[in-house]
Amino acid sequence: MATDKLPTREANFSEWYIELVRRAKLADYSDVKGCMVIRPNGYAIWENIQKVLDAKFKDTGHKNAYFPLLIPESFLRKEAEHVEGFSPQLAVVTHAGGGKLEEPYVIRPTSETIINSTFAKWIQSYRDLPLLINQWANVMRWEMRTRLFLRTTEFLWQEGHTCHETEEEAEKETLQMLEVYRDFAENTMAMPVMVGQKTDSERFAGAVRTYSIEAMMQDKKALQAGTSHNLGQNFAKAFNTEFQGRDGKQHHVWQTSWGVSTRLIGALIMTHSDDAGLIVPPKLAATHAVIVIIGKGEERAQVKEKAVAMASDLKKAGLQVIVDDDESKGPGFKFYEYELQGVCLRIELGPKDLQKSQCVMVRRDNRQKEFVNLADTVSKATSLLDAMQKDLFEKAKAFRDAHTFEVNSYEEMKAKADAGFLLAHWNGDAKVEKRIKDELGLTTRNRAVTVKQAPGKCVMTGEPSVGRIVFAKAY
RNA sequence: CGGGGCGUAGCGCAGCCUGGUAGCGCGCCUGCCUUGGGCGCAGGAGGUCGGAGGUUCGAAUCCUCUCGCCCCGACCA
Repeated sequence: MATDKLPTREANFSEWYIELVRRAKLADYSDVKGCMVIRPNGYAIWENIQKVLDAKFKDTGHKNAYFPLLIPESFLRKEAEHVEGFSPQLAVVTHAGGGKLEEPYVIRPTSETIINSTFAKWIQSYRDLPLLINQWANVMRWEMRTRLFLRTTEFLWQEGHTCHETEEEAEKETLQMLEVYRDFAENTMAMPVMVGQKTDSERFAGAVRTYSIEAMMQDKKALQAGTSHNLGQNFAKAFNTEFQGRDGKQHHVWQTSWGVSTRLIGALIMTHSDDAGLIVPPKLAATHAVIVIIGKGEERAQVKEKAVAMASDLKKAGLQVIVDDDESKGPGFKFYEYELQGVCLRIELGPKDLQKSQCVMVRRDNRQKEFVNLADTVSKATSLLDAMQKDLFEKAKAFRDAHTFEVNSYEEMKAKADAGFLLAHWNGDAKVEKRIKDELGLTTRNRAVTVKQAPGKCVMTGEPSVGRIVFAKAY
């Protein structure tokens, strides 16, 4: 059989990505333009993302709810900047029930408006605050160019929406959820991120301030992995979301919203995977270990018995395990297949192993092979997975740091345009920002809190700058 | 919306120029064989050739129209 290898990252990163997504059975194109089918392998990762994040949301006092998919078109118009930002991306329902609707509905691109129309009814007094709501939902944004997981017309996400009594509380909430995302990205996804505030031109339509976490993919491009917005009173004013305050007077609530999407799966892939296929950090993996049975006839039956017992032990330790007893495929084929699909740990078990009371364990990320005494399988498996989780983060962080540079002139910036994250001084002028984008393809990512802020001179104009901001080519 | 490409078996493609029984590889099914890095042998199933018109004795092939998708650019999580 022909060895059917993936394109390499080096040769063609985007081909590599698309092929990997399809061959690892994460997602498929659908019959609907721009929309994808998330397959069980991909959806399992999303379910794990949901599980971890949902627990964090609950821990921080949020409750889940669900709002309608359809939003009256007039709602969008109530917040001027919001409608302007989203109108090119809206899908609109004009007919239903066999006739034309009096007022069209838009399919939600996000839910600030429909949620505010409800919040306005729920909130009367400061005693109703804070109101901390999250929803897991699908949204639709019409896109001109789509890419599996990274940008599709319909996607899955969570959107948090909160209301507060004071501006300070809203800001605190915005930053708290940003920190939840940072922690999740780094400790669960093993993906280091730059955390900071977006510039005005990159701000969410309708927000006062937008913060993001930005990750570096293996092609050195930036990917916005999560956003948290301080909405101020913009939507509250548009929808009269008011409460009677401690002073007895009516006030508009102070709001936030924050979200991450199935895009995170794309981020995960482009952060960790290699030319052999998918690599998933153990904390999010659908399958932690596969036990591949080797041997034939009588010997095989004995091996299988042992493999089933081993799987049972591993499952008791909380691992997702599959036992592969398919005799129609050779072991070699299976090794390639499970590497492609991102199973964290391969355990080979054959007659020779049984004689020596051992098995072979191979970590997916570094493909190191070791012989493990059968008595130690559970402890060894868990320690290898722990090490893998940690190593993936360290490796990604080392890569990111090795491709992050301070640049001090426009020439230098131009020379390093494809080199990764560029930390540069900028005078804060949107026109300069746009010029850099047009000329070099570099956009501001955020003003990262980990980048020491000291005054300097704008790389383009030489004018004063309050501190360096992250520039990069971005997805 | 501009530029390019492609629609033929589940997937990848050839056949089209020069009209005449619809093919190849992979996958799939059955049986045998094999099993420590993509095994082998034999047999088998599977296609309104994207769609609609037209030319012709005859169209996957020529002509007209149409639909869809992918890639590259302008917008975006």
